[in-house]
Amino acid sequence: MYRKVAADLRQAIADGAYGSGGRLPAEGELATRYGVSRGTVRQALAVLRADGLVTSRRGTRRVVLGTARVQSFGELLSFTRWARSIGEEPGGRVVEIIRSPADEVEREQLRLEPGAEVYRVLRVRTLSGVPVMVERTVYPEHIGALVEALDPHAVSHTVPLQEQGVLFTDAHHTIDLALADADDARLLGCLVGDPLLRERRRTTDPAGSPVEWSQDRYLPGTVAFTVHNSTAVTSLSRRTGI
Amino acid sequence: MYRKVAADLRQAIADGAYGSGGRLPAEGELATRYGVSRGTVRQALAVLRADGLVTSRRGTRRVVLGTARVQSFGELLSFTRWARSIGEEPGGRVVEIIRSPADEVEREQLRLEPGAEVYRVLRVRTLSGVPVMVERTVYPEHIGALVEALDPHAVSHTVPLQEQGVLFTDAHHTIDLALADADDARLLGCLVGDPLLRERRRTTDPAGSPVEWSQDRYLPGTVAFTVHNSTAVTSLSRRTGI
DNA sequence: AAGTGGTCTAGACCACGTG
DNA sequence: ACGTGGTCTAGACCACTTT
Repeated sequence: MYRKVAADLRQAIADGAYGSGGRLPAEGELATRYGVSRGTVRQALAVLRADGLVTSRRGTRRVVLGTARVQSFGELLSFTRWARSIGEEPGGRVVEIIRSPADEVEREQLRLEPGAEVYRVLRVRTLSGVPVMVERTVYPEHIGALVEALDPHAVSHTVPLQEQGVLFTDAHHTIDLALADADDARLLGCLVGDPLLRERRRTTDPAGSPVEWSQDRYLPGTVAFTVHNSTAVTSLSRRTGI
Repeated sequence: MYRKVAADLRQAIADGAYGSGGRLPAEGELATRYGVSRGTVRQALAVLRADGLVTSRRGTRRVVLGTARVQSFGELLSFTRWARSIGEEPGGRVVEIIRSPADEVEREQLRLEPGAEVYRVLRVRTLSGVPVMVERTVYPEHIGALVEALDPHAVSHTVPLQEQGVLFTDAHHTIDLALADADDARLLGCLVGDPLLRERRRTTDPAGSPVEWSQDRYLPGTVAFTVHNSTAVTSLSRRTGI
């Protein structure tokens, strides 16, 4: 129900029904209009708030901030879903898969016992055939085995993994800058030492168990990361270097 | 009340009372324990969820993901508050303030009428005296006038602005990579063309009016940006190019 | 003084995961 | 079958902004 209200309001905002900087109807009025309780309306508005579409402050009606299209969790996580959502044709090729004992960092990130083995996957990702990103993902053994069985030219890995019961629900990202190494340069067609935008990501399942630890390196100009935050919700933070 | 419950749970998690990967008590039990209703407990848990501290899924108890320290909105927005929160000594120096008519991009970002004037502030920021970031901020005329009146060596600009009634409540950030220009190189002590981590930010007040449009360029290795997202909450997104 | 969002309550039913 | 979190309701009081 609240999803329906949220979707409806989102559409109305996108259509400019309230204008940019305009004011939304009061919660009570929306409740009457949609035939739901005020609590449900508030739940819907919380979604829009988190997406940075509206402000909210005691004493005044909510104000429309913009119509920013926000990506779903899946689009953020999966290069494939993201590419399709922006109308690009994604591609991918597995360059290398190695199985070997986890080092200390990997054991900590994937919460593994000493002696545990991991799969390291090196993969190049393309948009319309042009290489834009190099992906280095480390999987725990039981998930890596599933990845190894996939077609090396499979466009998506996350989709078949989800179908096989590997759930991705929470991710923590770190964004900074890295310099291209020999592999990056060869796969992306740049020079060794060229700057790349780096995203490191640790993804967990609903039980809190890590399912992947990945490092993606993008050619400059192909992507930017955007974040919305407010006095109410903050999920981005700035950290001292690594 | 829900803030108190959230703070208490956050502390308990930080103390390892439930362990990493451990399970939280049921909502009903927490409600009884704190003498509040279940709704209030859920509000507290929503805060922890948004901070990436716990998962939540129908059918099972919440699971502890980690003890990640999340920054407040103020710390994210303000270099000064951020630096202090990590035990560094922030500094800053205004290099240049120019008042002139807004160009098209600035008019759009700050939602100004044609012919409106803006203040452009170029400022270098330091940690323990070492330059780490160059900040280029554009203010609408009425706010820029306040900034111009500040001490050029003032450590913080946001604090005095807040005290003068300029409220920062929502911010939209874009993170990518930029190459150092002559100003950057001179102020940061790097070479022209060296890669820098760039954050562009548009901040608005509770009424939705833009109060600043800023571009910050960090020396690599001094900062990284981190984000948490989940199937429930997404505020980060990936965009193409500029 | 009136209107608005922020918070809290007490209760209900449901969808889902686990035993 | 049971316990859990997800959703919804109806009502209440308060803090804040605007008129």
